[in-house]
Amino acid sequence: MKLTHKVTRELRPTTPFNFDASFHKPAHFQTGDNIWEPGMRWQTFWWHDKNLGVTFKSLDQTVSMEIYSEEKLGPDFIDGFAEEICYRYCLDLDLSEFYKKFSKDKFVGKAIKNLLGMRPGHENSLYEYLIIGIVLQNCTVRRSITMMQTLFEHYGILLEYDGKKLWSFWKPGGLKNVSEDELRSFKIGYRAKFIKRIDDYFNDGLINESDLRGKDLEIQKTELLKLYGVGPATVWYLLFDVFHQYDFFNHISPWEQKIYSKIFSVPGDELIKYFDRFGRYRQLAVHYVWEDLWWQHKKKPILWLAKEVRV
DNA sequence: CATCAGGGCCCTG
DNA sequence: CAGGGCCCTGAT
Repeated sequence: MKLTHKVTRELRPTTPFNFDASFHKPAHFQTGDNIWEPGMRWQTFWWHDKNLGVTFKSLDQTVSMEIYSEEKLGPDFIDGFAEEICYRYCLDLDLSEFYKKFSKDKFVGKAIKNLLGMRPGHENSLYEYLIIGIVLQNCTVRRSITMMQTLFEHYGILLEYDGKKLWSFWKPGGLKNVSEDELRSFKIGYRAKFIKRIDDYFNDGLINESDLRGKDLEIQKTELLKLYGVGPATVWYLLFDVFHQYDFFNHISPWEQKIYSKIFSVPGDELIKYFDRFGRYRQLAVHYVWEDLWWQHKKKPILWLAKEVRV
């Protein structure tokens, strides 16, 4: 699909703002719906029934957003989309209190210094993030990438804009006519059942992302755990990345435990207690340290990390 | 070649 | 609440 219409909007994040660390998370595995280079991000979106190809360009402390579409977009649509972008990337987040409290912390302080102005957040919708969360389960990064790419190639839409070709997610419920067996034929294994059930769940309108955003942590958690295939590991990714909850930390998967344990010099089973010191910013504090580690790794490979992660 | 655990989760007993 | 099974893949 060629996207020929284009509109430009300026986004004004709260300051300080770190473009690269906010629009690119080296800890995430690469998917076919985006490209990043310093100061620039291409990202596809499916939003309100439209396929959009978007570019974000860093302009000092603001961001120039170009939205490419097949048909001309109305002003209300554009406003709504800009608002959504602001939510997903946490562009309005006020980090001053967090910085004030922890910029002198032994571990977090260094990360804050390196990534000053970085936002948490994630580009994908709840439905899309669930698909990613499912393909992450019980396998290594390389396999997750292959599975995600295969799904894009069969059910996604290839968008052509700004000289790039990028995959866009299918709409929630879009797998209605796809059988579990067909999904299985793409070597996603038992996850086929999870994806199928989750897609049905959205298709039946049993969950509403924007309603859920307004609820408190416990309700969100309960609702998310109702989804077939979402357990304790996946739910906290969702709560943090999609629902922007920072004040909780009750589960760390084994592989992450090893890594955190090394960074913070704390035994794996004492980490959750250790993170209490970060109070209501505990997820954010760890996110800073985590991302800092991955940025370091990107600049200069960290051997023990590479070994732990096995790409 | 066979065996096994892995960036979980569901289900059973 | 512990533990087996699940799809595949790569390590051993």
